[in-house]
Amino acid sequence: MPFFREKAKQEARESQMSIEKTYDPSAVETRLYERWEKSGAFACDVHSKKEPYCIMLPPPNVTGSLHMGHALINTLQDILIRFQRMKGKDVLWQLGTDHAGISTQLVVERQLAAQGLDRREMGREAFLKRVWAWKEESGGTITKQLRRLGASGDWSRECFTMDEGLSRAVTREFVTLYNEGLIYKDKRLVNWDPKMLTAVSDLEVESKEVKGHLWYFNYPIEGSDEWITIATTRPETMLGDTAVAVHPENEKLKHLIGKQVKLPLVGRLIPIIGDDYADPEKGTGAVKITPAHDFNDFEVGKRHNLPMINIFDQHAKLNEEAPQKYRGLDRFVARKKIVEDMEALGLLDKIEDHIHAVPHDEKTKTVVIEPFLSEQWYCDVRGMADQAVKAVREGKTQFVPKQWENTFFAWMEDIRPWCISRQLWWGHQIPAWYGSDGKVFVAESDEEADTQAEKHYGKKTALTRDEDVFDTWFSSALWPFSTLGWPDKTPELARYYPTDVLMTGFDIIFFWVARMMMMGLHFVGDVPFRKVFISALVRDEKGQKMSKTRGNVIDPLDVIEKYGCDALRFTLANLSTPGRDIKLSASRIEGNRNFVTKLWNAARFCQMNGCEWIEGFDPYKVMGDPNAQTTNKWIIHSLRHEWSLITSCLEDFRFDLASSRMYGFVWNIFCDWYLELSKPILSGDDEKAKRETQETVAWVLGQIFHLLHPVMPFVTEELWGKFTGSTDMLMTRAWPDYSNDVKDFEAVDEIEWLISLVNDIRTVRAELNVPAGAQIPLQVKGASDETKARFERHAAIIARLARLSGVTHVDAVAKGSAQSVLGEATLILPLAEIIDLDSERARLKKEGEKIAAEIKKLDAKLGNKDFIDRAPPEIVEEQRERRAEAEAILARLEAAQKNLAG
RNA sequence: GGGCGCUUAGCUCAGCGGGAGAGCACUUCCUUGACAUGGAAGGGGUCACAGGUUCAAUCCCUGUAGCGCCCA
Repeated sequence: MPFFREKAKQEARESQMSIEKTYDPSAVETRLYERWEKSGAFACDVHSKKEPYCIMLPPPNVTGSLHMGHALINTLQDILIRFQRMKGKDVLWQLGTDHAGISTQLVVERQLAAQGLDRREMGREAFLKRVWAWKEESGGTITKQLRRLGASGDWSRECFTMDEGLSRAVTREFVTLYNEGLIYKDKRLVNWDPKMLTAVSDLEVESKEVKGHLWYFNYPIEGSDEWITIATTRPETMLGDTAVAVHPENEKLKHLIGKQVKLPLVGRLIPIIGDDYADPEKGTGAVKITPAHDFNDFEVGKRHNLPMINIFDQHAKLNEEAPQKYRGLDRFVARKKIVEDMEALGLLDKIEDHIHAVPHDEKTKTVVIEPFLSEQWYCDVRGMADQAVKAVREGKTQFVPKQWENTFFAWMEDIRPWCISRQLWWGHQIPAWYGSDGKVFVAESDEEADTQAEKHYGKKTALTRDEDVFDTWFSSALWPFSTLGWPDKTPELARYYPTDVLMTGFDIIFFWVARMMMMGLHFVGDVPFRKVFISALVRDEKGQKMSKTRGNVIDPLDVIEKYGCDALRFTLANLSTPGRDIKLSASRIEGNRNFVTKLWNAARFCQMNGCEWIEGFDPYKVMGDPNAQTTNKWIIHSLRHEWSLITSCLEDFRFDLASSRMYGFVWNIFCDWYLELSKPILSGDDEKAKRETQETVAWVLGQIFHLLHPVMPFVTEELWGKFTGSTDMLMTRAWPDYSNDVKDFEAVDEIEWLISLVNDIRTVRAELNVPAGAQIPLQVKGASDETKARFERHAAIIARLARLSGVTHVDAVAKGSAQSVLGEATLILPLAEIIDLDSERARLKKEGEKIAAEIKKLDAKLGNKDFIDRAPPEIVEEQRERRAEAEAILARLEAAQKNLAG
């Protein structure tokens, strides 16, 4: 009994260790993620002696879900995080979510609407309770998804922008800026969302080309029979006109300046003014001026001291400033009515079709945003913007790719005061209180405001708090330091700020990056990040933007389910060429899933062949051993080379190049050649060579796991465990460092020769339709002693890979043989019996033509005196060598043709 | 209108001042003891167009065209 029990135990152990035939990503991914997270390996260590490395996750909307753009940006961040962690840094990937004022409120309002409820009827408190409930309910979605993606961030430090600490930071921000005179209240035109009933910033407005009309109205000139014709895209706003403008140098119209027109439908007398804004080339040369409903007109109005007549209420319905018959009408209903009425009065000159840009809300893209006169809080960011520009110009923060700096500069240099108040309920309520006389008290708390008021009024006074909340970006602007504990002077802030890299999409350079730069410099005194990496936009395979309305959204989780997380991560990394959008196609992901499978099977092969990982294996010993296998020296040399390239690609954010190199190395070097070359040794009798090869194979495979881990964390971790039996986690192991520069160009030469040899023979065989299974003899003519030695050393490999029955060195070529040229030697396949002479002739002819063309090109170059005189000598020499080689090959190809001709 | 980017194999894209590359797709062959999610071989490109710089341009410069994005 004990014996069987022992045996069963041992078998169990073995099956747990051994690599199964197929890889099941979803089971493995979930298990490994839990293991990583439980181990505490994601957490930073503020007391660590290691160098810190920090990335702030751009906080996704708390109630949102992961889309492909998130998948991309978070994959790239995780690659850097894992890479730097392995490189021995104390890594902090700060995670968290954003309350996303408008979006979240919009979602909840819609939910309410579906139940026939309205937030106004519920009241602020009940509504907010509802939003918090929704946040609790859906807030976990995105974080679960991040986990599914393999994100190795520090969950223990997860933040939410409306957490107490972060809220305190926002209050401090506002109060400080207010006390510095950088925040003020002002009544001016804002972009108004008449559906959400809030101001929005310029950035939150999206222009859409809309087919509309240009209406030409005749405005009668007072005291004459004449009229002046104006063109407008918004007839309804005429009710708020307070002037008509013409260009002061407009020859045809300038005589009218100073006269008045009687505004139709209203009867108000308004002046005709001269202003450059009226372009004589555009429309009729005369424009109506409606200062309260157009940003340009607002400026004209200010220049000419025109009254501002606001004809809309907050729903963009006509108010009591409009004539009785229009009051209460929606702006678009009023538009129609006014056009009809103007026509009835005979004042409608004509209507033209007109395509023009109409501002829409950027969330739903359905509501037309209205320029609307209202009182809002503004932040004067001019000075801070200058500081931010200066920091970037000085290279304190660098954009990658660099061209985005221009975008940043362009916007910063043209920056306008930032409207920071929103008429929403979900968000940070503005810490401003008003006395009954309207006096403002800005303070960090109720109590402080009361104290201020008491001081001011000389007695306790009841205050009312401002109902508005801040623009969401007013709080996210603090993210790089509010998450680290600011305004307190925490050890985290001291250690991780400035952060190393910020990764984000170009679409929020203005919204977010610019504002973090400004606030970081202003409040912490240094840039918030050293590098800003701007990622590509993920499109569908036709190059269209993914959007719900188009229905072309690829859900990253579906992809992960189908192909595994590593395949998706690898694909995203591989496609992210700087400065180019990503067109994501299923075939690409599938191809990379196959890569994962390839790696899996390669590891399985290695394990089946007794290649056991030896901790502490010393590759330099193999390199220094004159009797070591050339294949092993070659692969060690190649791996070291690959390591240095992959490392520098990752350091340069070239995820595309890094992943391509990984793919090429694993598949085309390691699997296609190294493992194939190793097979005869692994199954041979030379115990020393076998052991050395087993060890080297295992070592190289282990290094591959390390190098691939940042991009493909799951399959590498799983294989690491299964292959090495190690209880260490790969994710916390050190990134390889082969600072000892091992090189062996002789081994490289030899293996490259070997590969060419096998390729040449395979080509001849395939083109001459030699049956794949047939073992044929090879004769070699003109081989040097070195080449002969190589044939000797690799006899088994050559026979196996080229399917040869044997190799002999000869002095003459048998009639009717197929021939190929390799270096100084001629390869002869005496196949007179089986080959098709015509196809061999055709093959040789084609080869010859190729070479001849090359010689011709080289001759032209070398015959050019300027080239000889002016090109660098080594280039000239290189071309000469190339020509000599080509010449030799051509000669032997011609000999082969002759031999065939018989 | 201003700015930026792109144009390389059928498709998606690397690359780069001196020999045109990958993946996918395609054709032919192969179930050879890791892998058919695989192996082997092959076809396929005036590197958008026109000028310029250079001994040499797919690459640098200028212009043109087409496409895309951002801003107004």
